[in-house]
Amino acid sequence: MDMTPPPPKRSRLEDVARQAGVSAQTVSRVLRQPALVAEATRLRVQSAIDRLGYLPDLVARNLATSTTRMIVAIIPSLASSPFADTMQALSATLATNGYQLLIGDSNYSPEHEDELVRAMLGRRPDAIVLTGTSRSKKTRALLAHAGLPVVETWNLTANPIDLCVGFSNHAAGFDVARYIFKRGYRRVAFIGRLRNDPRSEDRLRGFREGLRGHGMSPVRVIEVGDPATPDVGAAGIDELLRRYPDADAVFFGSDRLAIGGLLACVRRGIGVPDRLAIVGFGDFEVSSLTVPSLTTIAVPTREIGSVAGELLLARLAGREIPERIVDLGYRFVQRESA
Amino acid sequence: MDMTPPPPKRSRLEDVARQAGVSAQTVSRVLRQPALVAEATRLRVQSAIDRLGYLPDLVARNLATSTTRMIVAIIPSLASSPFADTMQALSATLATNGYQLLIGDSNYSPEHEDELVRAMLGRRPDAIVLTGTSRSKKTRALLAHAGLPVVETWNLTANPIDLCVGFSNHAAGFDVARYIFKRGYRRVAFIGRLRNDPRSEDRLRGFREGLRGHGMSPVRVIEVGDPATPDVGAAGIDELLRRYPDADAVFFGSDRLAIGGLLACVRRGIGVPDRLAIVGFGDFEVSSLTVPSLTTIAVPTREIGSVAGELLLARLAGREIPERIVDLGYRFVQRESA
DNA sequence: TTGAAAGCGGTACCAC
DNA sequence: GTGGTACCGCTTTCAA
Repeated sequence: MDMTPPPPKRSRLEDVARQAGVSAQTVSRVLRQPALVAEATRLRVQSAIDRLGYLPDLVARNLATSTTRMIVAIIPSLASSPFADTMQALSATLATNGYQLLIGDSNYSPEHEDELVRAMLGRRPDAIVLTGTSRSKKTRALLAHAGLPVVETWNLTANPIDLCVGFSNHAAGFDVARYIFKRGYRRVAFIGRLRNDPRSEDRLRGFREGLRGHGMSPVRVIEVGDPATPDVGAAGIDELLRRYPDADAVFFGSDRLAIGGLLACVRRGIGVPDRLAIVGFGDFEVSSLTVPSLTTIAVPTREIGSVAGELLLARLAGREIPERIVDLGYRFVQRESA
Repeated sequence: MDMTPPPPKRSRLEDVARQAGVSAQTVSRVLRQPALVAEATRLRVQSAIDRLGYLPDLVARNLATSTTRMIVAIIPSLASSPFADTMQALSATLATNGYQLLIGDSNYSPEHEDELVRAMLGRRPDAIVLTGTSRSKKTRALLAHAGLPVVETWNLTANPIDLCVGFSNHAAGFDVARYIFKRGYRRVAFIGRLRNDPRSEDRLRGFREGLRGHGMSPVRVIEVGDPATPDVGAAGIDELLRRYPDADAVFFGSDRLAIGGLLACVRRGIGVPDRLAIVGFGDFEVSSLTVPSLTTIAVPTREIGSVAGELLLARLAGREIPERIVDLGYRFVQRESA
């Protein structure tokens, strides 16, 4: 005996039509342009819809209209990351116009990003949002010819694929160097990710340039591995003190690391900023609350998402876009740690 | 003059077929069951695919196969939240089998969750993942009759809609009460969200029961508002000291709040745990690193995601599921703050 | 091993 | 204001 219950059999437009004694076309109209349907018919159809619990099949609609109201976003990491904040803002902005967000997590891998873009493009999103501006030529070409709006975020570039909203990581790193110099520190280190994190690399590049501009000695670099968690930052401090005991200031590639490093110093009785000054990047939630509080660069995480969303909404509504490249800037936040 | 370039016109199966001199059917086979196609034909088709940069239209495929390889997940918040960790693990697990994750952010609003579920269901996902177990009767019924696997997460319930993976927030709260009692604290407070956060409520309920079981005085409750950020936790401490200066221990509804509260105490010179003991919930990344470190409950954020993903993969592959309710437990982490 | 034809569940366009 | 009909791009079934 077959015990599986008969499949619930979703009702279709035609089922509703039959129930209401009208054509499928009219039901479709009730759903999309109710104003064009006579009051009486509309009510009859509506009640049939309710009775049957009819839920339009968006897959079919998408095929027919060749539009999906779905936006794809690809980010390096979803968990404990500022990108999640950007996604929330993006999602909220898009939701105001009925667009939904399909997120792909590339796990900081360029190859994986390439695959994701291909796979996602097959879903025919109405637009795509990417993180960063460095990607393979193939993917770039694919996107350029895909015929949909593309927003690159979190970085700036002179020639984006299409749209671009972010800030200059390079300039931020440069500013940190200048600040550190002004404060009198001279034996400077950098702790952060490099491989597979182009934005962190940019910061270091800017930082290096800044130091060089002030005639300072080359930066002492400690590269850390994949999940750049606070305890990795703490370990970074230990390595720094071992390899470069003379260092008097350190710039962390992200606050996530910096907070760990800062707390490790507190724990070990290393005076911050007297013995070692610390500058972070990102201005995380706790960065203003630690003792000492963390000097850092605040970046417009949420704003990147909302502005990217607005650009897309404009573009998708056929409105003109004033500027294809939006620099949202960053803010130097001086606190106690440096 | 019309300056808009002619639409790039994506190539379709038929275009590839024509290029390769075969039928559309054969091209489809090359893509889905290459083994059934003669070597020579296959190569010819493949090169046509490459030449044309053909990317299969998944919307059309989805309509034809009535399966989308898309899983919908609805969470209360995407940003700076443990749910993002769950999503990352879920996404990674599903990706191993070519499923993608469509995330909806309900912003902790039950009404918004209802809407989201309806909207998302229209996209015909192959399964749906929800956060928590409390929802409107209507939505529950809708999901129960939708004919797709449903996983409720982050909580346990005796009668899930379908599948359920999480832990008992209530039991965790209860354990915290017992611990606090054992450590000799007697004037106990709770600071956390209540409205629109059923899990936090559960914790408080369990906490209350635990305290009552030990004959302790009613808990001093300070409810905080929507984004439960660290600085809200810090403000909570101030309010606590003002309203209940006699309090000797406080249980925070989440580590995000607790870290803020803890650092506020450090900043103000309030001895932790001597003057005020602090217990958090969630074991965030920095919780082990603060000075003093935070005593808390570690919850299986990522595991919830991976287990939910595996349950779904099993179900979608038609495999039997041993247990519909999976209790992943939690772990009491004793540190320095209490 | 390959191809022709009929869907999948909607929408667009054009009559009535 | 309403209905008929040809698609949207792919898969499925059945023949050849």
